[in-house]
Amino acid sequence: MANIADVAKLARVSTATVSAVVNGRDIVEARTRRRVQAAIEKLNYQPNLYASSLARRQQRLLGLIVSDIGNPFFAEIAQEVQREALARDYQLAFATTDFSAPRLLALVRQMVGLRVAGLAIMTSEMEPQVLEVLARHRVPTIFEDVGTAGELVSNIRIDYEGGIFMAVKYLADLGHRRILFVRSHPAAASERRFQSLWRRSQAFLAAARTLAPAGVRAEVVQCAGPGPQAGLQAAQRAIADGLRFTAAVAIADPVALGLLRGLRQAGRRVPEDVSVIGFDNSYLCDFTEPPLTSVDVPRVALARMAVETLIRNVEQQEPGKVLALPTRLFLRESTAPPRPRRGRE
Amino acid sequence: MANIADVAKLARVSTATVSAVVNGRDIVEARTRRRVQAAIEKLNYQPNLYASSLARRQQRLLGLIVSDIGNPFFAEIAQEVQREALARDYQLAFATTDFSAPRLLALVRQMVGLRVAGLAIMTSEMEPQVLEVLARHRVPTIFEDVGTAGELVSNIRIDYEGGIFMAVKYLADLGHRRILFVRSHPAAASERRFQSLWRRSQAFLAAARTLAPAGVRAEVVQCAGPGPQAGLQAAQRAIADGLRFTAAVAIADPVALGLLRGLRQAGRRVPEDVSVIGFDNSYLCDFTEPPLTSVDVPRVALARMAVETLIRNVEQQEPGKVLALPTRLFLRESTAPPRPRRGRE
DNA sequence: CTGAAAGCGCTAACAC
DNA sequence: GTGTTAGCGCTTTCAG
Repeated sequence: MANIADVAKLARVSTATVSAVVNGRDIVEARTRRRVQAAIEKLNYQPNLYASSLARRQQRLLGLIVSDIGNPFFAEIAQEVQREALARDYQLAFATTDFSAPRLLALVRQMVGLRVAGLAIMTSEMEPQVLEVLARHRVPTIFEDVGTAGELVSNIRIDYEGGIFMAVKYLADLGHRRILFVRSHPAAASERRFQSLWRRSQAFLAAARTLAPAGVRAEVVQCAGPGPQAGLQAAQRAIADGLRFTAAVAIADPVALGLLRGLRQAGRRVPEDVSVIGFDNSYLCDFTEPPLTSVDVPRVALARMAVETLIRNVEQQEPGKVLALPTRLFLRESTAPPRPRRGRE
Repeated sequence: MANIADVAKLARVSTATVSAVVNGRDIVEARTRRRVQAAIEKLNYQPNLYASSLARRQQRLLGLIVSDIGNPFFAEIAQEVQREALARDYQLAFATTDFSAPRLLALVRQMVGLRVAGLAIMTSEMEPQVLEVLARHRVPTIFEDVGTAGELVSNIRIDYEGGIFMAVKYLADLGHRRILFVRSHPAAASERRFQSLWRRSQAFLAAARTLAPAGVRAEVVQCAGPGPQAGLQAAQRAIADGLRFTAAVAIADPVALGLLRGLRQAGRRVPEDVSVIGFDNSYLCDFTEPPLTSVDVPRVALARMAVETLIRNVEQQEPGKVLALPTRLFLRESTAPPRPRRGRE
């Protein structure tokens, strides 16, 4: 494969000139440039990115690690981060952990090896060593939730607590007293490492506790996995176990999807018999039956904030920050007051 | 940032030894190895991937380009390709075109610059220059649909025609005569470049023609975009325009989602008033209301096939192939015989 | 405006 | 086993 020297020879110039042409530095005479371009064309020259990355010291490269792009929430974020990065003329190296903490660590190492200028980590799982590696290599990083801000580490803290509280409060105000929380990932729900899921669970329990004086009672089911399948199973289990509830909050929208189906299978209508609230307000919510009330996490803002903060961190050496991102309850048609009790079995 | 020479100096060995240790070649005495590892630890040495990639000639790196990971279909494929590649000890460079043909070309160039060993391109859009670039640089490539097999180019041809025909035939057999096809991307539907969408459209028209003697009549609506929003608008338009149909086939599942909502908004029940068939059989299909009959494209098989073929292409210098991937109709509850005519306005 | 040449950090012969 | 060293292909002073 042709290299810069070949091009230089053919164009009868030096490699420096070729380099200048390739990188669009306009310090080359038009005629020379044309000769070089002709040579490039003829030889199908395509610069070796490794060589050029090696030679330039600094990278306009950001990294993004997410848990799972199967989840539309992460997919949308990834998309938005990519757009934002490209708009600011940064490349994006993208990777997926599949919820594996060891893989997260490996990926972080890899990103360090790629000498990313900054790294955004938006995963459910976490691994203490990650912080160590990042600190050692002084890589500006922004976490969603799972980090703690430091000199080079920013953390976007999403107000799950607020969102969940609003959801539970809203249900309570509608008159619901027995509220089911559907959480996935048994490991996640109990292990601290899966912070975002853990916090949602805790927030639910806290909200229920706060509203206990008003008569609110919490029920919880959990089952494996983050997807609709898991939600469905959870619903089936809840019903089989005879849990009583007139409303349910799902830990994530895909889980809510499964929940909706499970309820329908069991002959419970939504929202007449059971109100349902999801979490994430993903694009699906408008297209479920009925449309799903959901706690909105502002994804676009999140992506923008992440990229902006990271770049400011990198370019202006700004120290890490804690950023707060509000959530809000997005009402649709899956929530309603409970039916009056009479006539209920 | 510490480099290999620093480590070597500290460990009092040569860089070659450090390199051997880092890469796990077991030609190093245990004691030496430990010294080296200690030095690595102390200096937080993390090999520069560009330097090592530059020095090693051959890359265990595959590229994957898709249109849009917002679409769960692509997301699942990306996931599966990644898994498969990692399982075979290849890295994966992943990128997204956002349906932009120029961006596809740029990404292909970038992948060439990364010296990927092979490239999988699974996009709706295409750009003639891409083939030229790939051929010039002799990059083994596998396309989904949009390619034509050649020495280094494989093409996985998904049997859209068969799937669509089965869908239409099935509806006809149920007794439907007026069938609506919802296609998105007006550009896509008419421009050849968006092959996969184009072929689906053509296949529908062909199927309708074939079944015309049986009385089948085709209607078509189209609107902008690949998502549920687009499907919803299309449904609204179809109804506003007074198109008559007792069944509808959507060009992709997300579009079907929107279609379902549009029909419901208009007071048409599914499947009683209108049968609906989606395309892709994505995981959503089990969780729509009602569950969506859909043409299944075997994603896992597709991903495996892509990676396998590519690797065989790369490692065994096997020539490009045309691979066929069957589709099948996955029946769920969104399809039923049309209601008897009487009582219809 | 252009060229010569010194790296960037790592790998892989090849020698010891 | 371990060290020496010549590249890998590009960028970037610094002269001219």
